[in-house]
Amino acid sequence: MPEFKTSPGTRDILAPHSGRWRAFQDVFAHTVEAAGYNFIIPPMFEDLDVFLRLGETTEVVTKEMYDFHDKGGRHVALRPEQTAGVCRAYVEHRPITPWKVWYAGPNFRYEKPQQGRYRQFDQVGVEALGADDPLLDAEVIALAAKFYADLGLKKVHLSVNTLGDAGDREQYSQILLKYFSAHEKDLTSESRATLARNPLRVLDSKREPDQKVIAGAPAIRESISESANQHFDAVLRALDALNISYEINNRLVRGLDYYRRTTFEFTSLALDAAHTAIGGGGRYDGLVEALGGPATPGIGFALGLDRTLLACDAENTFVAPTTAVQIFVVDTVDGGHAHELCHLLRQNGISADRAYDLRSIKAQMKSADRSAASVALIIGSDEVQNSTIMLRKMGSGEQYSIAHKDVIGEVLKALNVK
RNA sequence: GUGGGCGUAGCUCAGUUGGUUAGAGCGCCAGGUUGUGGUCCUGGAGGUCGGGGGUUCGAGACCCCUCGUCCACCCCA
Repeated sequence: MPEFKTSPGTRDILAPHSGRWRAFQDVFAHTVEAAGYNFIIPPMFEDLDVFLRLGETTEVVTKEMYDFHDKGGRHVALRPEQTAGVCRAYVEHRPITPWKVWYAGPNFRYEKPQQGRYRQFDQVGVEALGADDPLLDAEVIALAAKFYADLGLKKVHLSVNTLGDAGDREQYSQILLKYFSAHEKDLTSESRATLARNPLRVLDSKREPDQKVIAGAPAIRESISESANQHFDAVLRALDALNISYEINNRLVRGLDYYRRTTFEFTSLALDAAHTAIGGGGRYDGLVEALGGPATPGIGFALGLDRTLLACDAENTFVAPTTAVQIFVVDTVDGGHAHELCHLLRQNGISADRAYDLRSIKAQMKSADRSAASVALIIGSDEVQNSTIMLRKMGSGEQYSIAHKDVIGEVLKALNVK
């Protein structure tokens, strides 16, 4: 056993999986940049207070924060998600609106790890600030849906709901408190504890005994403002116009306190464990204000890399890209010829790799095979003497001698034929 | 954070009621083939059996603790 291992909930992403991650982010960048979103790289840690604005009953903040005091005595925290940092950046820089950005990178939450749940986990996402338009809500949702489709995913389920305006949310919370309190004896003890903290979240319980009580709970749409209802209806119509299928789930609450009005969540029907939630988001009108900025509406989503890739595995799509160099150079003389030839090839835009430590030709050929190069260039004593190179096509095994000075042209010719 | 399953070579796993020097397949290295990979054959390297303590003449197997991982709850991506 090695003396050191990765810390719990963290891991090394090695090839070929690492290539898949990069491809994932490339596809995402392509999808959202085609819709006018610009790349933003917020810092990985911020003042703790920035994240506290996510809400005092948000467990991500109250229980799972990686916070510490730095050498200057500042109380900082690793970001548990990126929306707060983006909103802080908005307040700090005051870009013109609508401000549409996308991000990709790791977040940190101190949780007990499981498959699809890590302490350092990657998300990609977008945020759009400064527009109240319900068509923007629909655009954001449509972008996420398109991205899943771009990955080749088919079994993705979209749930949407509205939480009403800030006041509505509080009012509904009181209604739920009254309802659940009346049925307290039928709730699990866990739900009773949740009820005391945040009545909305009782709706999220997956425990069987709670389901009957939850099913009878009053729906939020009955207690939200007329304008919030109109906004939601407009979002739904806009989704219909794009032929995006969804389910209205009036139990969908989501754990981050800042959500207002539109909320949505994507789950994979191909996954069956606890990690079926592969993405989600919503409006957070009020968050910018909480961070000291002017009243500014905002909406966005975040998608989990790991879970989405698990869904890809389950649906057998978006496989890891294979990487291969074009040329593998075998040198049985002294290694110096391979050294210089690789350099020359690379300078001419041809990818090339080689073996080291002057191993046997058999071993070097084996490396050539593993490299997946389509052409091997072999240099032995005969070649050095005659200023030639043996060019071998790895697929067919066909090989022939070329003049050393013609190597670039011959290699290009061989690669084109392939 | 609560409860449960599982930790044996790089990987996937065997390992009989505790009993000599802990095995296999794949992978890796070398040789067969002193100029040729993908097939085949032969050989080799690689393990303080997650870690610590205990029971025993004897522990990979049993007990306790601990760490890690997986599952459920919780939470969420």
